Amino acid sequence: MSEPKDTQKPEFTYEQLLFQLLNEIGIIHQLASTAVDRLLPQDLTVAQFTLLNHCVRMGDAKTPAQLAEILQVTRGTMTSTLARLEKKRFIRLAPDPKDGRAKRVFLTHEGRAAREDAVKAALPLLSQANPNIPRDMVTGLLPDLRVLRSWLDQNRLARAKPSVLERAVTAKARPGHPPSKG
Amino acid sequence: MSEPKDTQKPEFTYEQLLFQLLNEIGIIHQLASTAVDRLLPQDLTVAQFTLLNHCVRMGDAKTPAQLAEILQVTRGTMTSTLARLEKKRFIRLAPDPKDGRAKRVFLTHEGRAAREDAVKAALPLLSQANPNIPRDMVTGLLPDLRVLRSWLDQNRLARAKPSVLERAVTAKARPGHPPSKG
DNA sequence: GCAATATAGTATGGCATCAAACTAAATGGG
DNA sequence: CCCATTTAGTTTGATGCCATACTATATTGC
Repeated sequence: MSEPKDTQKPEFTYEQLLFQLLNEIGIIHQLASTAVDRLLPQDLTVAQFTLLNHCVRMGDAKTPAQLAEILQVTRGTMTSTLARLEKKRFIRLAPDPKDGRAKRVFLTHEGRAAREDAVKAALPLLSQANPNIPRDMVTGLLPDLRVLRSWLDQNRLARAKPSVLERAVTAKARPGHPPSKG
Repeated sequence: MSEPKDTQKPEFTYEQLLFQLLNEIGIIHQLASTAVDRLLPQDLTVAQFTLLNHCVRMGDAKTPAQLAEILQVTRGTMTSTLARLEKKRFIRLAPDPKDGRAKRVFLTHEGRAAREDAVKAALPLLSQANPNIPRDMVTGLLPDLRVLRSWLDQNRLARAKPSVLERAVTAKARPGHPPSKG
């Protein structure tokens, strides 16, 4: 006891700490999404709910590519999720009148209702976290996590080096994540 | 612009904030694991690396059930990951001499080497975060995230697991009184 | 010792996810 | 106008993950 607070040797390298952080985040995501999945009504998954929720709150009529960008998944993933939602009649896919390649995603009434039900089903879990996860803790975490997310978002190209040279030769567009915004 | 930092107006409910937090965490996990997956040598995935890494750092000879518990995945998932690692000769599965049901997981030399290579390959990405994600931010985030993880861990909706309490209620129904006894 | 139960591990089926390869439509430089 | 390139979306194949149902072995209570 009575040791100075944290003036001694680092004990962990920066990389080790960051690794621990990402590890913790991975497990939290794992636990949280499994928990929510169990609460969600019937055959609505977290991914599907997330999409419906976005459309309700931020407006629909977006293209699949835009939604993929916003929700940070590949277009292939978005194709799959949209197909499942359409099969349940929670969304409707219409061709874009201006762009023959594109589609537009519209919520249906059933989609809105399903999202409402899902919110009602999931809210108790979130409320239950109070006061163990105090509001101050949440508001304290959010800004830094957004910084981290933003950094990862901007630095995600580190793939097996397409490298300027190779790119110049093949000039192949990489599907999936386009360099997101800025 | 001239607005004070956190004036009292709630603006978001507690549940909304927590939802935002989990959302942020999900996307960070998504971005980070995809980035690491790209850097990892060969056909070593994050899940596989995580297992090898644990064995190197915390010792091997554990059972699949213990590893599943530690890494927070189901046993089915662990069976799958272990099978892939065994196929690559990165681990060896031996029967537990004391318990005929159980197995023990051992690292091979190739497994250690693969983990070493993976660390070497992934470290640069972590280091690269350095000034942007300062060490203080990481050390600041970790304790609260551990609290959150711990809470989620303890408050799993016990659908899959009977949970001590539920078991105590149902299982105490007179063992030795089979209903079909007639 | 035996029957009931608990635990270890596996098998199956489904969803989410990515990467890579592909088709179709728009765009832009000659 | 034409061809090369870019962009939108899909498909395929692989991995991770869960839930559920199953087998085999241990443990426990009479």
